[in-house]
Amino acid sequence: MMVGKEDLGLGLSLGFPQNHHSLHLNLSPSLIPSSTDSCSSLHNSSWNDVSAPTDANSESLPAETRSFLRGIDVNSLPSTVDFEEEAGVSSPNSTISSVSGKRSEREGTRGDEIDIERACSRGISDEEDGDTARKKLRLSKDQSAILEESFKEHNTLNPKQKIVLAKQLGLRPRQVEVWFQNRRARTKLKQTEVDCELLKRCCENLTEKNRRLQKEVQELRALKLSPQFYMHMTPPTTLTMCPSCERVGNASSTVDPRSHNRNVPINPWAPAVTISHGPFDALHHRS
DNA sequence: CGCCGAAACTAGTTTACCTCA
DNA sequence: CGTGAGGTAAACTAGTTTCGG
Repeated sequence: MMVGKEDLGLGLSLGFPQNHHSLHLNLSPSLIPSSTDSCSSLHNSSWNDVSAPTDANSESLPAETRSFLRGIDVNSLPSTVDFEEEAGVSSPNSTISSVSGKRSEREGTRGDEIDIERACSRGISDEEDGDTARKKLRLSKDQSAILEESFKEHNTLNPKQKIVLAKQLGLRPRQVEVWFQNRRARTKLKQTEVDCELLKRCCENLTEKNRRLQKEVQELRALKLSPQFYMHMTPPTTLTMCPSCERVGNASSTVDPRSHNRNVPINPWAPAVTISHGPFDALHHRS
């Protein structure tokens, strides 16, 4: 069953600037106990493990042959083997790292477990029993919904949660794990798009602000070249004159009263114009 | 403190399936 | 109705990080 983007709940905390960091609130891998759980270690390593020897063969085989062989692997063992195998049987020492060079040591003793893993690769729901071609499992709407709910609670799973969820959904823990990996990737991609859009807006606002300031500078320069008009003109745009000290400042800012008694030369063009900094100023300024 | 192995993770890719012109 | 293009999601691979012994 096809699950549309809208069904993925990608907008769960992807709103806009206010929510900008909310996505990360649930990102607490450090809170998740590191696992010595044999289940996760088994399923985690098994596929990488299997792929190593078969890849060597498959490189020299045509795609159809590879597909055929995979189909045989998937379907040649009883589908009744479920993830209980991975859930409780293996020992911590049976885990295999993805780090290269460590596999061969365990290949001999792990062969059977690998076959079991491969037998499980199609998942527990065997709608297409008898189909020799390896087919990709499409999760049902219910399965996706449950996974989404779980993802909302925590976007990472500890091994226990993974197994429970897999059992609940009738999937292998590995499938749940992959789903969460892909889901995190989608979330990150979505967040990146949001960030990109936000930066684009900031850039546009800053460009506009820059344009206005340039225009203001031009006005001020024109005034400077026409001193005979100087006293009769109101200061351009946002600049205002302090009546007591005749300093020019931003309309929104107040002139420091401590400077009122100083003998300050009238120089409205110099430093009193303050420019706000930061990209977000541009968003809120000049409404 | 550095090293090693295991586990979990990310980024990128492949593959199967679906929709639509 | 068949087909190819394009999109999406499931699954995979390689490399990195983290953590405990």
